[in-house]
Amino acid sequence: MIVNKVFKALNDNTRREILNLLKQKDMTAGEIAEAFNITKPSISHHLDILHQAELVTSEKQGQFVIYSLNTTVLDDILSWMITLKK
Amino acid sequence: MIVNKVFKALNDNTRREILNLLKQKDMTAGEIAEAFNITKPSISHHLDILHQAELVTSEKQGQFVIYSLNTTVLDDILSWMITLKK
DNA sequence: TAGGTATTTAGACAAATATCTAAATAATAT
DNA sequence: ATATTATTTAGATATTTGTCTAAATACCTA
Repeated sequence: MIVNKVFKALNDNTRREILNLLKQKDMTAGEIAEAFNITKPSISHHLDILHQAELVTSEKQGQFVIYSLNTTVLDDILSWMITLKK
Repeated sequence: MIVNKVFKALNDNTRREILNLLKQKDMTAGEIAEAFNITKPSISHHLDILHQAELVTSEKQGQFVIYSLNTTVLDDILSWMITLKK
């Protein structure tokens, strides 16, 4: 169930901030890591969880991996919430 | 930060199901517990987390505690997501 | 007041999570 | 080829989380 993975992915401030960063522009894993006071392996792990939830996509370009925001999956959460509201 | 607590509260299937139950009608803690294959103390704990996130309100009526759904706080999550989308 | 019902609190425990360091993999450049 | 850079994987550890049982609290009724 993707809703499960999305809620899990969103339940962490660092991951939510990563999404906010990617809103501005696509970034490499290294660039993302530099924005936080956390080691690269930890950021890599966060990116993996975001990827599993399909909140980001990734593309390898040479030695870099470029991450992009994918908000389409948020629609599932949105409709889940709207259903609850009405 | 309430957004934090809301995301935390929503990151559990049992708690999301509790909210869906309360969508139909207000319920006592006992009634909610009966709907799950989980002990009453565990449900009580879930209700506490939902309450901290202000996703439910509670009112004591005699020996019963009646829980109600409160979706207003979902607006914060909604606008957080909409900001991310645009 | 005593006994019963509804709910929460306390304390324990296993599983999940966020983080780290060290090592592995992959691509580039000299 | 070798060294350098970018990223991920592996393994360890402390913290958080979901669950349980047992006990405490609160209310009701006879």
